[in-house]
Amino acid sequence: MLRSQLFSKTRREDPKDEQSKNAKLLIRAGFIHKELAGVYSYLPLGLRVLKKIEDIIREEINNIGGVELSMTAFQNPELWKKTGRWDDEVLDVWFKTELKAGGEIGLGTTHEEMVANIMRDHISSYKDLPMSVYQFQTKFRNELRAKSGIMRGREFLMKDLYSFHADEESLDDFYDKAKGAYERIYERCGLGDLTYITFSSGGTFSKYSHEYQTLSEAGEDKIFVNVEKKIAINEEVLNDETLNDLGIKREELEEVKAIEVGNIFKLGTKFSLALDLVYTDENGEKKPVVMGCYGIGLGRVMGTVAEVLSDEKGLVWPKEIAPFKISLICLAKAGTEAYKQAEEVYQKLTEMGVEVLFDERDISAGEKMAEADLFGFPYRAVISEKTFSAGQIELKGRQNTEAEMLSLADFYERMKN
RNA sequence: CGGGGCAUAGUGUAACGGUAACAUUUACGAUUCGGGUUCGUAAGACUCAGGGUUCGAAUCCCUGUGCCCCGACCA
Repeated sequence: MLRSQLFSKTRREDPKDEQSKNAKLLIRAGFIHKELAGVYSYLPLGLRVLKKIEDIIREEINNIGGVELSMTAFQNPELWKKTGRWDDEVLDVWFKTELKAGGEIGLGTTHEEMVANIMRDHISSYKDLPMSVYQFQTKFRNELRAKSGIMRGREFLMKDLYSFHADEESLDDFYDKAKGAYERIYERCGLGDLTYITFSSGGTFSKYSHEYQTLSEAGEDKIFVNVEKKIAINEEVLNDETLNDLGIKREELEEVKAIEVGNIFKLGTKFSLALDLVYTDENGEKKPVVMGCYGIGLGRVMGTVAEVLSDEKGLVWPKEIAPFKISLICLAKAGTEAYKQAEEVYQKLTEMGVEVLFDERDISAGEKMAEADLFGFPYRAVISEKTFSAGQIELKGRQNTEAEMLSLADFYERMKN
């Protein structure tokens, strides 16, 4: 893409109405636009990141057998009354509104009720199980206090996966697969090293649920980590029993703050009993379907990456989720041979399928450099009179301090992977 | 929902109760051409909304709204 086609502008100064690092940087870099507290629009660069995170998740969830669908945001109160969760006392983040024709409707905060109800039409036999479905869908939560930029919004995109099983063993099996998928997802999003599977409270059906927690001072959760074993325990279940279950001593744990970037939960038969989601087993007996649910907030993942990987110059995106792979900066005047070369390089990279943002504007070098740093794509290439006359091109990794001079052939080679 | 803070050009900040200023931004003209270059000219504000006090309010008081932070909450 040509920089001049990308309408978004960068700012020198932090927005006054944001405190969190992720929001400051993402707004300054023109990735997002704030509408209200906890409500953000995604501009082209931010959308690209979000889409890439979505692609990664889709790929990994497909790999464990998830099948994508899309449910509505509008929720039928009758369904929620069956599980007791229509009540604001039970679920306090509802957005509810009146229908003009009469009656009430809610905006979805999560979709257990809806998905279980849909599956009543499609699950009738043990032969239909196990199976799992997921969606990327906008959730609405009327948070008493939105905060931390895009990490705790009132409207946000979430991947929610639900699995359906004949028995607990089958659920356990899928649950483990989900763990594997989640690990790969965070790894690919660049959060692998800092993200810990964390034991959390499990509800009535299972002793524990699991959260994926990324270590960060910006986090809202307090967890206790064991770095060597790469696991952690949420504050809420830190007790002798848990320590015993995990074979960990209290002294081996370190208290840190973390951001919950995902969670997986065994629901058991809680929803299937309430909503009458049953199947017939081999013996002709009706049994409730055993369920699991697995969520990831995409905006929160994006915000977390902005929080933990950025530096004083700006954002730093891991390869797989960067909006562009490379900033191509031309410092030569339009019409010069060097400028023509830059155009050719842009053309060639595009043909190669390399995502490149070509800054061809007639502005100062410093401005282009500063902006490239703020954007935080993995690479920055510079073409100038200097590099042109040397028959080379300058390449620098976002996190490297030194740039290197390469021949065009070597440069293209490097861009291939 | 309890507590605290803030609200002034597009953005970020000034202004004792007395003519709303500076930087940035934008436009134009020079200058420069490898780190937000430099200089000039111009544009840009009913000071969040509503009420009150006062000769006079961005400034003081009340109400509301919005935003930020701490806490609570987080299915």
